[in-house]
Amino acid sequence: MIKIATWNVNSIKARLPNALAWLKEFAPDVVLLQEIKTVDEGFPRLEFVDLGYNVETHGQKTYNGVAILSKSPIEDVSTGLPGNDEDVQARYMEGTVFGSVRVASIYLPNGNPIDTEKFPYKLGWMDRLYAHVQACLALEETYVFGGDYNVIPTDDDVYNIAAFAKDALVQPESRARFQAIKNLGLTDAFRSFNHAPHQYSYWDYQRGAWQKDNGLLIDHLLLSPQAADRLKEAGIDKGPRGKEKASDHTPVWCVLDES
DNA sequence: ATGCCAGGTAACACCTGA
Repeated sequence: MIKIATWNVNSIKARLPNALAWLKEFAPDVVLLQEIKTVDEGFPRLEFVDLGYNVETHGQKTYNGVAILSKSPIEDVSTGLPGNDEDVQARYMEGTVFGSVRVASIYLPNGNPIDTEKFPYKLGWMDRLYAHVQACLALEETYVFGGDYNVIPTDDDVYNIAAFAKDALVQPESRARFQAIKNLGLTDAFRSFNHAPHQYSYWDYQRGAWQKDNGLLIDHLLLSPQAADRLKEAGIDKGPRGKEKASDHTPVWCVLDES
């Protein structure tokens, strides 16, 4: 069994004690990290190596940054989403774990405010992701596209849809692109097991959002058919969000059985 | 309409996030 998790840590340096404690407790085999907020040289890799993880990073200064941790070697790593050589934001990387499972760590642009250049950047990024996923699926391999998609798929995936009417995370253009990517043939791991409304992976630091359960479901694990065939279990581990010095996101995970 | 928190950077304020 391979336990795979995705977690937007909101700075790996600020989250180091929490991240190490969670890895010891939850013992995932593979972790897709987002918003590491450091250059590659600044990533505290030795602490993760000590826990038995191999580490690959795609960082940048101050903002964004993604990483992959795996108890297996991480092979054939590629960084950046194809289709725009001008894009300097570190939001995408892929690697092969456990010999044949291709995993992607995705930090999709937020896109707010929608009347700025940030929103078309998000939509363009999603168009590039669509094209890339389409190309990957043609290979008919075991793929897990996990990360912070910055899309609230349905009105039931947010505590108060009215408050988000003008938010990039719910705009029809964002949702349509997310749905189009899934419609290429991907399976949402969490929603394969849990259809209840108001299940969240993110709670704002402000206004007591965590205490009031005012959350959003924006972190998703999307599986190729070959991965979905092996899907045994999935869930959201809310534990880390309740800790001191928590990230505003909590891990979403799934378990694949052996091929 | 704005700031509420939190993190990073750099400087003792500002940017970004969702």
